[in-house]
Amino acid sequence: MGAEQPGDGTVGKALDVLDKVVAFGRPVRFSEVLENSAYPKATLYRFLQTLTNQGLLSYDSDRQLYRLGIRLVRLAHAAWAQSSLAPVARPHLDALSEIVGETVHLAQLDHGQVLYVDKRNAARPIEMFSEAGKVGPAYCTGVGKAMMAFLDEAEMQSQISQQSFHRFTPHTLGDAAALRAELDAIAARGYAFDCEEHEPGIICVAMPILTRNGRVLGAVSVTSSTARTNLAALEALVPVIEPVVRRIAAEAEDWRFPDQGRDKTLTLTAGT
Amino acid sequence: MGAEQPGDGTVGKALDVLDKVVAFGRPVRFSEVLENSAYPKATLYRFLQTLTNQGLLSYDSDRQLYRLGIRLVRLAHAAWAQSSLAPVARPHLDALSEIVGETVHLAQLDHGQVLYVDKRNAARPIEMFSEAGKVGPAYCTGVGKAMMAFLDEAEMQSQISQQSFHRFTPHTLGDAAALRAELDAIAARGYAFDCEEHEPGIICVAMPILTRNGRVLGAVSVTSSTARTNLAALEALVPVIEPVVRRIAAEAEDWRFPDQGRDKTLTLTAGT
DNA sequence: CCCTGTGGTTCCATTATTTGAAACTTAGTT
DNA sequence: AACTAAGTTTCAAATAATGGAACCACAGGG
Repeated sequence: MGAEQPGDGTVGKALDVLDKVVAFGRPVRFSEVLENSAYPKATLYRFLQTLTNQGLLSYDSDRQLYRLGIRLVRLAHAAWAQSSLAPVARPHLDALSEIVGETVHLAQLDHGQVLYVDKRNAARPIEMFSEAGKVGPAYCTGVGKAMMAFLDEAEMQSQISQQSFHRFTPHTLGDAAALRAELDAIAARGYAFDCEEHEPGIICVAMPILTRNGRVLGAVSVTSSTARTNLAALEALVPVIEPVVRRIAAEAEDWRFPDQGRDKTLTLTAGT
Repeated sequence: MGAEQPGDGTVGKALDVLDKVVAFGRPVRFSEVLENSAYPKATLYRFLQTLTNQGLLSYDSDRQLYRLGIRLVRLAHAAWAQSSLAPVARPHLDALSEIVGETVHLAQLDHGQVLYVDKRNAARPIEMFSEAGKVGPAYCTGVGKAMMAFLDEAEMQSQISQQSFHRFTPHTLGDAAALRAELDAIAARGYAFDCEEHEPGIICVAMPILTRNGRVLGAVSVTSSTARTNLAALEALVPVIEPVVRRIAAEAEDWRFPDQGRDKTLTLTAGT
């Protein structure tokens, strides 16, 4: 049942095991992982130990539960900070959110899924990890389709083949052919809609963030609900969104990492 | 110069390499990593490839730069969500921040450093990974000292030995002996101060989050500036903070993961 | 109190993977 | 074209991963 792609070497296998733990979405017992794993007991055991030693997992010996380790949180901070997209986009998202007064998302494509890397919620302040780092399907979200539409043939094919085509709502695109047609339309138009394809009542416009030679960096969307507005009104925002994505694209592409500070100790400002 | 502890097996080595990249704090060239690494060219090259394949790194072939991969962000979201501390503490931090009207931090101890896992800033809404996941020194922050003071002898010793004792300000504790004395005082008192030890003008009170049998789970701090208030006023907040940490501790300790949902596909709500 | 089963941990000879010096291929300079 | 620096591939030797089986610890149950 589980897609088993050994990937590369021992490291790949260990990370497969890590993913297994992630997939549970909750702390797990050794035996639970064992049932879901192709590896024999001893092997799995060693992997789990290694991951624990490395801080990618943590082990609660009282309850005999493995869970994900905080080292990951630390690594993610570093990843976020040195990604060229998210930090660069931040002020632009602030501005956009201010202007449109709706929820704004910044997303990237990752393994066939949409990964949200930042968010602005007009009304309420954003929530932290509970929001950033979240993943969602690509074939039925505005950001997902906006990004896929501008991939080159090979990559697009690869992404399409990774979609599950689960029908969340009556509007969800049901198969690869429908998706492909939609992507063609989006490529021609320059932006994508989500017309209640993922959640009923939720609609959005999304635009891709593209480098000068057309590589997809991410996407920005403005989301609302059918209760508050409609697609036509969202489409009217395109002239506002367009310069924003253009500017993010330009800055992200030209971006060089500011500081040359190469000290090993991660000394960082703020907080106490 | 670089502390080289091989750790376990191939996986450990690969993660060492990952850490090397993290340590740079910016995108890096192959040769830069090579200079800082004990591994020969070919070996390092393969590690870097493996990590890239696995999405822990991403490679920008135009500029020949390795940077941290977004898979880490995804993993961190999962880690954050299934940690027993952060999600449990969230509403309590909201409430505390509301009451005291100052910046509130939630931190854990990780490899001799303080790792901030959540934050409330009275004025501005929080920022995502840009804030959470941040690390700072333990010996000169309120949360760091509050946590260290309640470790058992062996662990405390180990933590102390990992401190760098860089003098950020004239008030920074300069050596292990001074720190140890301070920790004794904190243990007796039950809470810690940061009296401009990390940044001039920044002060805080911090309390540890302890299980019923005294294990350190984390710490909460209320931070302000000498311009706005003073230590005595912060100390007056202890009766407010104390029940908050007590409740977080109790909930975190008794916490069982809510849902038994064990589907492999990470389908998550929200966003488009 | 001993037996038995389940879940977790350790051993160790076999096997497959990692290793790294050296050769090679680019891409950039003079 | 010749030279150099940076990145990539090769392949026999060295090393680390593998997993069946034995072992341990504890919880019921007879």
